Amino acid sequence: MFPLPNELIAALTASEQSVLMRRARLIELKCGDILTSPDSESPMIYFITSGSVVLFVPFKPGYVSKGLAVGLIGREGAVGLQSALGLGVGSFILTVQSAGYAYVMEAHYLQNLIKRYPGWLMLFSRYLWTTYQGIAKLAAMSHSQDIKLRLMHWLLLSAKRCEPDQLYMTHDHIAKMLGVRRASITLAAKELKDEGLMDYSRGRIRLLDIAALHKRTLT
Amino acid sequence: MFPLPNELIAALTASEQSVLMRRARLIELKCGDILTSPDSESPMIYFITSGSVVLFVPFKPGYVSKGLAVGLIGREGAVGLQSALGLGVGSFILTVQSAGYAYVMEAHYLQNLIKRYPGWLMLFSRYLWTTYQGIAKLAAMSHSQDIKLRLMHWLLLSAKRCEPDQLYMTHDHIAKMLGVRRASITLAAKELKDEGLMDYSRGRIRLLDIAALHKRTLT
DNA sequence: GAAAATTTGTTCGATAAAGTACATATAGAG
DNA sequence: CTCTATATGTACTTTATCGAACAAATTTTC
Repeated sequence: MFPLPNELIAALTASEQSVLMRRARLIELKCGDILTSPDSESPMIYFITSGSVVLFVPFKPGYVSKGLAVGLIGREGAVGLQSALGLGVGSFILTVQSAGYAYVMEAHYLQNLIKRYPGWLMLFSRYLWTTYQGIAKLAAMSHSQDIKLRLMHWLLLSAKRCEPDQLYMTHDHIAKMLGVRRASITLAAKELKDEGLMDYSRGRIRLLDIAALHKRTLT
Repeated sequence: MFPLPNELIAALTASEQSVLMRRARLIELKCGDILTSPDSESPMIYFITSGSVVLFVPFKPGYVSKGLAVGLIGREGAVGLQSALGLGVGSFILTVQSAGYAYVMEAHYLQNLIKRYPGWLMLFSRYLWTTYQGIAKLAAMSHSQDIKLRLMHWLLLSAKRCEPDQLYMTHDHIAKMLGVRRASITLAAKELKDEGLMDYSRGRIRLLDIAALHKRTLT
């Protein structure tokens, strides 16, 4: 019906999709964009179709430059769904990690539709729970003292949401996501490069052996 | 209608409550009990009325002794709700931190009721989102290098769910929750004791200045 | 009341990461 | 083709935590 690579939307019936899309706009997500507006009058919901968006928790409220990434959303999901439940964005900052596209609509619109289609709430709640699990896992991971391990994990998370092996992010960006020094990332990345698991240069990363990376992060 | 200190249940109408409670059993939660049964045939849902339950993520799947606590549920909530959405428990281990009571019922029963009362799903989804936020915050906190700060935070979290200033847990237990050495907790706790913020002895903890603790964890 | 179990106090060297700083390399703009 | 901005390489000191061990204190058990 529509060109709809978003997986949540794809789970709806064709007629439901057309209702949902009636008020949706396709927008471009540029790397570094901040989707959050904590006190927005008209909160928005983004169904990601490509690229990825980071759930970032600042260590001090509102303080953007230091914090921890607790989740990464791609075409399998959406951000801002809680505002369709009548809730605020909370303490998250949502930033675009990889450029892409998203269907965006006003939370109010979806909030009303949910009343009409009870099944949607079930769909969204299930999705909420899976990301919930993801956050918990990432939290446990983040507590590991081994930055190299965490780097691998983040690369794999990111890769899953883009071309399978090409990533565009700098050491500095990764460092902010993991809440560590840029120098630590450079160090860990260099080791992975020497081991032949990845290659990189000025913000362009290639994963050379995804299977091996998976294996080592499972430990 | 019932003696129902659980806040989720309290949010339902009296008639809804009586339907829900028809299949609920009041059980005792003993400190250390493990509520999880990952592959259970008949998953259960626990509405906590007193005491507290920890959401614990083991560093290695199934490996109970080392991990990280990512959430703490008390009478404001429930655990196992996701199984009313038809989902598994995932990688969490649910253990009782403070003894108390809970209403427990089979997930199937609630799952069927949700179809009949669509409003419940909204209630539960909202609750899910708030704990979601809590987990994210705890994750960010857990990444801090300052164990003393994390100790204060955990004590406050725990205190909110019990008598306001009396807690029953050993340094060893706290250490497991925060994923650090027991010795580190003893050290941090002693400092807090010296500063007059708390007192403790063999598993009995008293918070002497909750306001000051709050102030210092906000930093 | 003596023995066992549990909880807390304390120490030591090893290690990983923090913070900070500066040098080098590469891409893009003019 | 040079200049400038950005990205990566590397070094050094300081600090907090880890892992492991053992001592001391208090409660429980018999």
